[in-house]
Amino acid sequence: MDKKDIVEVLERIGTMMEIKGENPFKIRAYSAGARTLQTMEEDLGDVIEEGRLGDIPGIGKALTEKIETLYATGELEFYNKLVASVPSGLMDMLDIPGLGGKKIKVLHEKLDVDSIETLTVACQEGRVAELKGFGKKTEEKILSGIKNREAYAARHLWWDAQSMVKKILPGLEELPEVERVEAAGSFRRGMETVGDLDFLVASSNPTPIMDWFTSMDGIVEVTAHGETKSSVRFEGGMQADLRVVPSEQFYFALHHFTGSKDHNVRMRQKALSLGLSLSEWGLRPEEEKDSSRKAGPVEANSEEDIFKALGLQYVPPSLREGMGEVEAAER
DNA sequence: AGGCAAATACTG
DNA sequence: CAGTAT
DNA sequence: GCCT
Repeated sequence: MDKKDIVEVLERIGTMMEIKGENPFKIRAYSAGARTLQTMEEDLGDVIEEGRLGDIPGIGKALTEKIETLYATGELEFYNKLVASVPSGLMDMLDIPGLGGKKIKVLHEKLDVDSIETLTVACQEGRVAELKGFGKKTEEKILSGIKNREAYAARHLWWDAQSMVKKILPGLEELPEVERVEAAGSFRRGMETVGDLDFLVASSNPTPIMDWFTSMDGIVEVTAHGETKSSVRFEGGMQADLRVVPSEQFYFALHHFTGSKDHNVRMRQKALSLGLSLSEWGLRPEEEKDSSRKAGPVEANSEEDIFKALGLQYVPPSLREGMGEVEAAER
C-alpha cells in the first residue's frame, strides 16, 4: 500500500474512533500522524527500510507498527475491526458540514439515525433541533448540507467528460478573441472521474467569450457570469467553469487549475525554497518585509518553463498528484 | 505519570 | 457569556 | 496515541 492510501486509512481510523467516542487525544494522534505522513517529503519505503519511521515527531511505537504493516501487507486487523464496527451510513454523514464524530454519535444514539436518509427524515420532523447541543440552526444547516452534497457528489466518467470537452473546446478555439485555450482540472490530469470541467482561456477581451460560453446549447443554468469567470450546468448535471486570463498568466493559471491541490502545494514549497513565490498569477521573488525591490516576475511561454524555472524536469499532468513527483523531478 | 493547538461558530 | 464541537 |  502506498503513502497516499495509508494516510487515508489513518484519517479514517481517527474519524471512526471519534464516532465511537474514544479518547480525543488518541484520535488527535492518528490525524496528526496522517498529516505528518502526508507532508513527509522522503520516500516512505526508504524511511521504513532504514527503520527511521519512529524517529519522526508525532509517530510513535503504535503508529510505526501500523504504518509498516499497511505498507508491507495492505491489511490491518485493527482497522478492519473498526470498519466492521461502524455503520457505513454514519461515515457518509461526515461529508455534511457541521457534522463530526461527536454529533454523529449523538444522532445515532438518541435518534437511531444511521444514514443520510434517516437523518433527512429526522431533520424534517424537527427531532434534531430538540437534541441537546443542536438547535434550529443546526437542523437547517444539515438539511442544506445534504442537498449541497448531492450536487457536489456528482462526478462523471472521464469518457463522458471528454465528449463534452470535444463539443466546447472547438467552439472556444474559433472565437477571434481567444488566443489560447485548454481544458484543465482533473480532466486534464486524466483522472477516471471528473468533477467539473475547467476551461482556461488567454485573452485580452473576455466579454464576448463569456457571452458565448454562457449561451451554449444544452445549458440548464448559468451559475455565474462575471467579467472573467463563468459557470454553467448542462442537462445531465455536468458543470463547467470558464476562466479568462491575460496571456502572460496563461501557463501559470493552467498549471494552477490543472492541480492537483497537493501537487500545487509541493510546487509552491519548492518555489519558496528558492526564494520564489508561485501562484496562479505568476512566479516572482518572494515578498520580503520592508524591502521594496522591483525584480520582475518570471516569464513562462509553456508549462515547461515553470518547471524549468524551479530546476525541475517537466511533470506531465497525469502524474501531478503531490505524491513525490515533484521531488522525483529534481535534477 | 500527566499534559495534550488555535480559531471559529453555535447552543443554552 | 461560558461551554462545547468542529 | 505521542511526548517529556
